[in-house]
Amino acid sequence: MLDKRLPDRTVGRLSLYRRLLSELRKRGVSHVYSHELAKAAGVTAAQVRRDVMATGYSGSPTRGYEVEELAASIGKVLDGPARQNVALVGVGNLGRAMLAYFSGRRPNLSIVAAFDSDPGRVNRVINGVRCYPMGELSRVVAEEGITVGVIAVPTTAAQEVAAALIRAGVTGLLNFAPTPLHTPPHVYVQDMDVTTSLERVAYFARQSSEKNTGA
Amino acid sequence: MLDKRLPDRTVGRLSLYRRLLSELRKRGVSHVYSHELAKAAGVTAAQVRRDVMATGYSGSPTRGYEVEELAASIGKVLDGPARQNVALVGVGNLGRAMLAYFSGRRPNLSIVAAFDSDPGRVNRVINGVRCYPMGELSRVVAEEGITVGVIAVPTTAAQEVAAALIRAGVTGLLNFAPTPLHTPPHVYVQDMDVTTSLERVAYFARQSSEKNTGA
DNA sequence: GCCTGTGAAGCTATTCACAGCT
DNA sequence: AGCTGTGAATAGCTTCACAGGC
Repeated sequence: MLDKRLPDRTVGRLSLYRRLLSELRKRGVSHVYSHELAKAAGVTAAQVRRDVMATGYSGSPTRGYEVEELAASIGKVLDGPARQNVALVGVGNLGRAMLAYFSGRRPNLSIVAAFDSDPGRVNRVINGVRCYPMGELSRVVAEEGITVGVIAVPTTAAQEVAAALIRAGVTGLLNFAPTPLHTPPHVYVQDMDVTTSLERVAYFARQSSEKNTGA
Repeated sequence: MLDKRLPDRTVGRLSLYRRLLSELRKRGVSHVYSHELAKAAGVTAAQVRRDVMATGYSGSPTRGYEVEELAASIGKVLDGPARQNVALVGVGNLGRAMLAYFSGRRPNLSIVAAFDSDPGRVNRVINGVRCYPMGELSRVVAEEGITVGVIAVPTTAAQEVAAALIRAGVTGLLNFAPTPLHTPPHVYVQDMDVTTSLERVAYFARQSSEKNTGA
């Protein structure tokens, strides 16, 4: 059993490595060294080796990692046995961007249903995904075996939507609303708070300018 | 001088506290205890006290923090003396979501120009923001004194756009493209990688389900 | 020589726990 | 009694540095 829970930073980097490996494979590259992958990912070589270690895969000191095999090893850790279905709530600009972005991506993880409270946006298909009214949420989530929810609704509705998704059986949430969600401990929440991120970037951008000006 | 660089997690949380405080103020609340703010923000009370300490503000043991004053103290740290201008590159669904979201927000930080390579999307105003063709980027960034860039373009264009923004004088980037950017050390980059985030949520959602199933 | 895998060290971030105050 | 501010302890993450292998 190597699937004791990995740290979440590690999981994030593994996801990135896999995409980089897939890129390499397309370009016909068959082997890669930790320092090469590190450079592409913007991390240190030691970090890459630690992360690879966590997947249970071992490379060769002479040839480095086999691109194909490492990608498979990461997949075994990240993907698990069954395919996972995702529900998107909120089909505004952000929600549509998500649909466009994930349509026809990894077969192991796909958005299979969208929901919105606006009657003008429901009962149609966007990027191959059926858009339902909110009232159908618990039924569809249960029927489709959805385990992950993406919250792309206005702040005021976020908590309520989260609660509904959790009640319907979802155990992971990606939250774009700039408000912390109150959720039971068995639910994993990842916040994608654009406001906070932008303020953070502004803060450090300013630090950089000041340093340059001051020196 | 209390403006030695704060850790970036701290900056992120301060941004969140400020929004929560603004909410409290609207509701007429004048004082708040660390444990109350902590609950609202989803962190521990000790964490809140540490973060507040970093701003230089002190509360009272009897009444807690004064909402108004704490918000002001956070502002003094986060906002700096002058207003900061932001450029958005890429006016697809995601870019438009950003424009809608940030139009008329904090006066200290606002998107003042957008850029796109598609001629059909330029030379008009969306949510009060003028949309220019890519060729105008370096001129407008310089003229408007823009220090922060938001990258909302397809993966293939991201690196090139980042380079152009940096050449024009930007020192902070918010990157929505799912690829790491190669940037000089004086530039701060914050990645908002939706692919990675969603895979991470899926991983931990699965862990939760398994734990429940297994127990 | 240059790689990987990894124990140990180093760093950073968070939490504990309590003195001091009202 | 219940709060804040904070030194000290802890936990978590990253990097160092080197043994082992080709």
